[in-house]
Amino acid sequence: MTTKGGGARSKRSKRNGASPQSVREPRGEPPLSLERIVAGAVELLDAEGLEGLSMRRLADRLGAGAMSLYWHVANKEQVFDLALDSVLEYRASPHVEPRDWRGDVVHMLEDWRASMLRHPWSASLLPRRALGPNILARLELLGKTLSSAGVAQADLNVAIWSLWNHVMGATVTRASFDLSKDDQAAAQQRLAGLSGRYPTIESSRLLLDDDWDGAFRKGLDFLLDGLCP
Amino acid sequence: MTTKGGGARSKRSKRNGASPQSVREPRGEPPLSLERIVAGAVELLDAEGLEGLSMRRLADRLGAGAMSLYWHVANKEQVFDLALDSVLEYRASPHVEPRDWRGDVVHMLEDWRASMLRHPWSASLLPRRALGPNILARLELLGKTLSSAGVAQADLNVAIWSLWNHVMGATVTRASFDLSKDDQAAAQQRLAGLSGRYPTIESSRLLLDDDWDGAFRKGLDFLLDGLCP
DNA sequence: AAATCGCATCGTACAGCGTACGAGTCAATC
DNA sequence: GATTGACTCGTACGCTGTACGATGCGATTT
Repeated sequence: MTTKGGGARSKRSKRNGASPQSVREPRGEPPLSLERIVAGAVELLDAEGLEGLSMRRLADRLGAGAMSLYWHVANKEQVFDLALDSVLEYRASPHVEPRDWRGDVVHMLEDWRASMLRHPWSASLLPRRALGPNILARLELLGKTLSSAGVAQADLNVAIWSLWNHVMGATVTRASFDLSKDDQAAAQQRLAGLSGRYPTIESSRLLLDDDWDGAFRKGLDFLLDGLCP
Repeated sequence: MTTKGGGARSKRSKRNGASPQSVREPRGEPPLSLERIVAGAVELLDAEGLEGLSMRRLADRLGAGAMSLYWHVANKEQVFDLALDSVLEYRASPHVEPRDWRGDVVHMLEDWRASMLRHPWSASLLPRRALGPNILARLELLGKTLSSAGVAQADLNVAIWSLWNHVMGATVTRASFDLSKDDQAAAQQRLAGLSGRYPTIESSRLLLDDDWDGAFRKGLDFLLDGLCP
């Protein structure tokens, strides 16, 4: 084992509901916990971005000392992994009778993409080999749906993999692309600076005002057409 | 302007061929240059990974002081951006007569993916808004080929975007997935630890022995079928 | 020959980082 | 009362990116 695996050496606190507050936190700060750490990390990432998250700042925000975090968490990498996975939770809409499988798949994948775009830092955390339970649950659901829709076992991996690629690529590309309106002027200027070296891109206005959502949906449809004929 | 833009405040050295060596480097180290910095960065990244690149270590490798780098480069971020783009250079095979456009597209995109997989750190650098000349050149080539293949102007952006997504997703996913044979045993163990909570994934052996290349190609074909009917 | 100027290099210093280590505090148990 | 285990945290170490200013150099101007 290479430092990955179960969180630090803790076993989750056992003190349920008993003491109204301990003496440790004189100003009513609740005790540290994995949940609070992850939630705080997400807040901090949302507010300050990737660079804004440091163990010291996270601990400050939680009213704790920096080293206290390390009881609940092995290292900073694990905080990132947990934050990413926590943002990818998925609650399937509870449908009694099975809707059309294709609608389910599209819904889940669009929700996936939306969840990541809601937290722009998440795209930067993707290229690490961290498969948290929520990511695995989404893949499981995807596989199950496709399988019950009649995709052959032999083609299942290709299907899952291609669809996942599409979602990942769409979020990563958009993160690297989208100028989110705050510096659209800068983009204009940048393109102008290229002045004719990339005529096709310029004339297609690829970098400027794209219908990202529509393109995502369209590519998804083509993939599904091909994968599940 | 927000610290992005043209490299630092240098204008590239003017001394062409004249002096055989200056007095500054008594042991024959060639002078610093953007090219040498970028090449050194790629070497260091290949050898030590993302975390292994620091300005001090890079300067050491080049036989220079750390702060000397900052004459040629604005900051560390720019080093990353330049390293990524430098790895994505593409030389189209010189074909006199136009081959089939689809073969050209597939070749270019497979080369793109291969280039990134050859430098595993590159996937982690994707989710930043850095569109270097080589990336733009690839997009330009892609757009031009599709356009000359008859893709309507209105559909061009969707096509470029979907194909790009596919490549990005494939490299990012693989980077986060592939256990590159060094710890395949760890993967077995990891999956065993999940013990039945993700039956579809387990039975499909999705995480273990996949035909990544074939899946990439298959998804690409589906996309091209749909995009360019 | 002397002064000036731009390019380029680099030593020092600072604030911040992740985290190893060990001492500390508390509640529950024996 | 003593012990144990869960949990917190102060200090310290080595490392980071880079701001600042001093220095050297070749070429140009005076």
